[in-house]
Amino acid sequence: MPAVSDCKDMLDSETKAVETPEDHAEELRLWLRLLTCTTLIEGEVRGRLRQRFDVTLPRFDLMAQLDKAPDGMTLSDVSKRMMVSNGNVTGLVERLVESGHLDRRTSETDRRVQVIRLTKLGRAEFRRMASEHETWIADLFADLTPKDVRELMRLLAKTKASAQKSAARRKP
Amino acid sequence: MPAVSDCKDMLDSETKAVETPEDHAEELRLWLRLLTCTTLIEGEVRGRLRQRFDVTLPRFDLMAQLDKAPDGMTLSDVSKRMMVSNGNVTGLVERLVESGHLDRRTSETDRRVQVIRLTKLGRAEFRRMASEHETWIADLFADLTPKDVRELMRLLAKTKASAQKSAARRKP
DNA sequence: GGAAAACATTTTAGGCTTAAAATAATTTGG
DNA sequence: CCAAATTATTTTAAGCCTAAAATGTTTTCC
Repeated sequence: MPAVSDCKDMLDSETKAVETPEDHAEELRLWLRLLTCTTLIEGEVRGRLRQRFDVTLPRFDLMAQLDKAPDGMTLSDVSKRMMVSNGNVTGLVERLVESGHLDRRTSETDRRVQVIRLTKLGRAEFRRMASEHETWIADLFADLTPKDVRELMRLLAKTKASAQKSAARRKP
Repeated sequence: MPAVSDCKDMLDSETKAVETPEDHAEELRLWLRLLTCTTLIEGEVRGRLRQRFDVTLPRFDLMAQLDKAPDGMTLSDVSKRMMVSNGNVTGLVERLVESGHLDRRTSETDRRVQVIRLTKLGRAEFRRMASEHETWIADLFADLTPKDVRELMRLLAKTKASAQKSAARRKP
């Protein structure tokens, strides 16, 4: 049963709008559940990548970005796509170049820019891992019906848009 | 329109069940979208906590767990709840004890066990941060209707159960 | 043209995170 | 009882990650 004041705003004795301390417990629970799901799946994927291929999740993610860009990407692009800091990408790339998975060169038209690509080895290894990775994801989501998946996609798109709007409000 | 083979298994010319390389692109896209949402919101919350209260997200999360347990928790409990490694909790606790937010003592009935609690200061600071934190979350999810929230809660519960089942299959 | 602003990247300092090994305490099964 | 197994925690080594400052390059705009 609803509590006494179930409305968004109240009118006080002088008929002036008053901010009610609103209850956002549901949104909070939703956020925690979202975080739990992601942490759970991420941990599982991380563990399988390590055990099966001895590779870390961030390296896999970086290679996944590059696999979609045959002509390479700049570090900034990668950083935006992966939603991590520039400095973070610098370090990841360094290690993947060292291990022979990535190729890095300075752009000829703008000497500030570094362009990175998968090497032949990098692409081959990534493809091998990615196909197994896909089956893990399928297994992790196995109990969802196609309708569940569609519905989640829709609601998460809405969530993403809402969060982006909120983030933009903070730093315009 | 569906491709030629839209079924889960095929019967080959000798009427034997054959594994078709299935297409799990939808689940993959769902996973990436889930990850994007979480990363986006997490980054926003992390930034606000830092700017507004000069506190890190993991410290806030740890305090949140303890706020719900007035009698304290063991490190193992905390580690399970937060879904992070034991060693990670050891370090976090160390820093929060140092700063005066946490109280740590060895259990009297089992000398292996460490019990931690919020100090008066820790609880006061957490409550102050938590109430503002709740408004950030509400704002981040502001465009979702109550129905969207309910539906997401339901689908994420299903997702969590599915992932847990899959994780259990791997390491029984 | 050249100073100032903008941009891409790297460096730095500090904190977070994990997996695995080590340590210490308790429980279990002969 | 006590050796072996289990449990809770800490330590270790390596990598990830961020924000902020520093560096080098290009663009803007007077």
